[in-house]
Amino acid sequence: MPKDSRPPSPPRPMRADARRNYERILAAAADAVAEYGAEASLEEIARRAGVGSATLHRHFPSRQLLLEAVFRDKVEVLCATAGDLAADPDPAHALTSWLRAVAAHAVSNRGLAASLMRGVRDGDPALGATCHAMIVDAGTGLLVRARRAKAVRPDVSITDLLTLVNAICLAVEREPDGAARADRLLGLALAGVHPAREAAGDTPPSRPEGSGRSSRP
Amino acid sequence: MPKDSRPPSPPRPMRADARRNYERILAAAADAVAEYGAEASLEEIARRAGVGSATLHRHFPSRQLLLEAVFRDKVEVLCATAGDLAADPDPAHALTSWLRAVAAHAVSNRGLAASLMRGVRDGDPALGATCHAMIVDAGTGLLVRARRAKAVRPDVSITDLLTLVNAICLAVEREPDGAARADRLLGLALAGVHPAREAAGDTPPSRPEGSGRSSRP
DNA sequence: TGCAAAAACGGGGTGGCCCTCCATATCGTA
DNA sequence: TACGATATGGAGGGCCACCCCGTTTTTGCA
Repeated sequence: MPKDSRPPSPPRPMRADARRNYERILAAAADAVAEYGAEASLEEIARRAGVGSATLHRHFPSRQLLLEAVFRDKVEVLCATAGDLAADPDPAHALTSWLRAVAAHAVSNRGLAASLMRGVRDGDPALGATCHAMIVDAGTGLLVRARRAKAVRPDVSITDLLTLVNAICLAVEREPDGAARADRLLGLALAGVHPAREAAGDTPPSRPEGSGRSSRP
Repeated sequence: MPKDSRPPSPPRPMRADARRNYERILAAAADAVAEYGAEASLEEIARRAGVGSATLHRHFPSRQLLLEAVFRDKVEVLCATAGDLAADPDPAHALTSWLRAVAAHAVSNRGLAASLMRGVRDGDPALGATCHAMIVDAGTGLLVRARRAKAVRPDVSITDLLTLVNAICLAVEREPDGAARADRLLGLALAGVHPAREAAGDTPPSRPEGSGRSSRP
C-alpha cells in the first residue's frame, strides 16, 4: 500500500523565487494567450516572462496545464454564476442565461473555448481536465433543474450543451464580430431553426411552443 | 489597361512531369490528411510523394490550397447532392438532409471541416476559399426554398447553418464515435433543445411545434 | 534529329518551435 | 556564516515550414 497521501498541498511550500517566476509566467501567458489564442508560443511566453524555457516547462509540464492555470479564475467566475442562477425562478431561463455567459466568456477570452474543450480524451490521463470538470459540474445543476421543469428535452446532456457552446465559440473565434455572432448562433442552436410563432426578437430561446404546421407529410 | 485576360486556363498547360508530381502530392496529401487530419506535416507529405519539399510548396503555396485540392471532389459530391435534393418535395427535409450529409462528410474526412471553415477571413485575399464558396452556393438554393416554404426562420442564413455544422464537426473530430455524436448534436441544434411533443425518435428535426408552458413570466 | 531556352526539380540553409540535460546560482536554515 | 536542497536557464536535439539557387528534365523549333 502507498506510504502516505497528501491530496491538497505538498509539504514543500515552494521557494520564494519559484513562486515569483510562477506568477510571472502566468501573467505573461495570459497576455500571450489574449493576443494569439491557445496556440501561443511557449518560448515567447517564457521570453516575455524573463525566464528560460526550461523553467516554464518545469512549472507547467503541458500546454493544457498552463491554459488551465491561466483560466482557472475565469472558470470559477462562471461556476459562481451558475450558483447564482440556481436561485432563478425560471429554470429554463437560468440554463440558457448561463450557457450564454459561458459563450461570452469563451469568445472574449481567446483560448478559453479550446481549453474547456479538451476534457478527458487526448493522451495523458488526468493531466489537466480540471476546468472542463468544473464547468460540467456547475452546469449539471442547472440542467437537472431545467429537466425537472420539463423545459429541456430529457435526452439532452450537459456535455451536449457545452460541446455546442464551445464548438460555436471555437468557430467564431477570430472573426470580426465574434461575440455577437456566437450569441446569435447559440440562440439558434438552443431554439432550433424552425420558425417560432410571434417571436420576433433576437433569437429568443424561450417559448418554443405554439401553433404550427407539420412540415413532413 | 491590361493586355489580355485569360480567365479559365493559362496557355501553358503544365509540363508532363509537373502534372505527374502534382498528382503524386495530391494522393500523398489525401493519405496523410486521412491519417493525421488537417495538421498533417507538409514535409511528410512531400516525403511520401517522393518529391522535395520545395516542389510541394511550388504546387501548393499554402496549406489551405492543398487541402482545397484534396477535398475538391468531395465538395463537388456535396454540391451535386444539393442539386438532387432540390427536387425533394419537402424543402425542410431537403435542407436538413443536406446539412446532415455535409456533417457526415466532414466527420468521415478528417480535415474537411477545418478546410471548409476557413472562408474569406484569415490573411491573404482570395487564397483558397473555393470550397467554402462552393458549399455556400450549393446550400443557398436549398435554404431559400425552405424559407419560401416557411420551414425555417426568415433570419437564418446559410452561413449560420454551415458554421454550426462545421463547428460541430470540428468539435467532435477525433472523438471516439464522432459521426454519431455529430449527427446527434446537429439534430439538436436544428430542432432546439426544448421538448417537442411526441417526437421520441432520434432527435427528429421536424415538427418543432407543440403544447408547452410559458417559461418566462 | 539535335539543341537551347524554359520549366521544373530538390538539396540544403534559415529560423522557429517544443522539450530535456546538467552545470550553475539562489534560497532557507542550522 | 556555511551548507544542502531547490530552482534556474543556456545549450542542444529533433521536428517543422519555407526559400534560395544550382542542376536536371522537358519542350518547341529548326
